[in-house]
Amino acid sequence: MILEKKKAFNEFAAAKGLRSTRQRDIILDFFLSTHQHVSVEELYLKIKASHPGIGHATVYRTLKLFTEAGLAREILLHDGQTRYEHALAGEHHDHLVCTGCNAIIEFEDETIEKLQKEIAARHGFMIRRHKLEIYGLCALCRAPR
Amino acid sequence: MILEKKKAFNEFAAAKGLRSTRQRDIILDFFLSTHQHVSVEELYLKIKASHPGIGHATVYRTLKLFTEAGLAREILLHDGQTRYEHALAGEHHDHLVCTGCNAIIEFEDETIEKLQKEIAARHGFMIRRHKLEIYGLCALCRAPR
DNA sequence: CTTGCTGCAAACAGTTTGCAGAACT
DNA sequence: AGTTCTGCAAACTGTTTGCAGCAAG
Repeated sequence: MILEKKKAFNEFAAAKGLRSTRQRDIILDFFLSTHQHVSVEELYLKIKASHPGIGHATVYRTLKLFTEAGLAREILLHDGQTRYEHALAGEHHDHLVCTGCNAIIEFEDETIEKLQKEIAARHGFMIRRHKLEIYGLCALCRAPR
Repeated sequence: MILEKKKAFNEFAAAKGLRSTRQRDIILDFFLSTHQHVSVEELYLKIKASHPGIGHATVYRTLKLFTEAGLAREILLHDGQTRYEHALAGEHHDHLVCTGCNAIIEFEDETIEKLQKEIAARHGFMIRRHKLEIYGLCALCRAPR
């Protein structure tokens, strides 16, 4: 699955005439080995620890590329930072975001997806992507110990 | 309905011991008379036209207050600006966002809301708020004339 | 050797904050 | 009078951009 993504990126790069560089490999490795929903800063710091030379801008630029290539997806929560999550063609999930501890729980619901399609159809709208975020308190944060 | 909101804000202000000021009245009037999904900048400029003295910061601060008071709601789209929409207790709707012309179509779907509650319950999660945004092309943008 | 990519620093955009004076109560 | 609120400008944060040098093809 990590290999799939690397392959996907190589194909994208080839198609776009992009070069293969040390930095892009490193960033891709770190991104893939990372938990979901990394912010750019988090990823940058992680990489910097073992590859001090790396620049802020490169991480930003590269994550944009990954997004274009379809293996990452931008998510905007309410914390002022852009985060990226892993994306795999076709797959999709939504988020329960705990405002207490910032935990992010993923879920999928086929029926909701279907309803969205119906709504879009009703408005003559062509869906490209969508996002559903539910904010609240997770089980742990609800029950103060 | 505009009166309701004004009343709601007055109650909130009273409860919090906030003062009633000219600026807050003005900003509330403009906010209420505005189309949905104003960005702070848009609102600021609109107000500035007839009330040149008004400050950027005041608009920001006041919109935060409205949000706390429950009559506005922050929405984050993918354009780097925080927008505010009107909120009325209990009422909720979601958005179809056209990436072609930036139109925003609102919709409501009870079944989706119900499914969300079920999902949350399944995870022991207490919903506070949620947001569903569907990005794509609206009918007009799909059909290049 | 040509061109794209990187790192740095500076630029930017949106938002927040500190503070002195103005305005409520 | 006491305190909150405002306007301004400066500070901040996250992100983007310009550019000289580096590196991939």
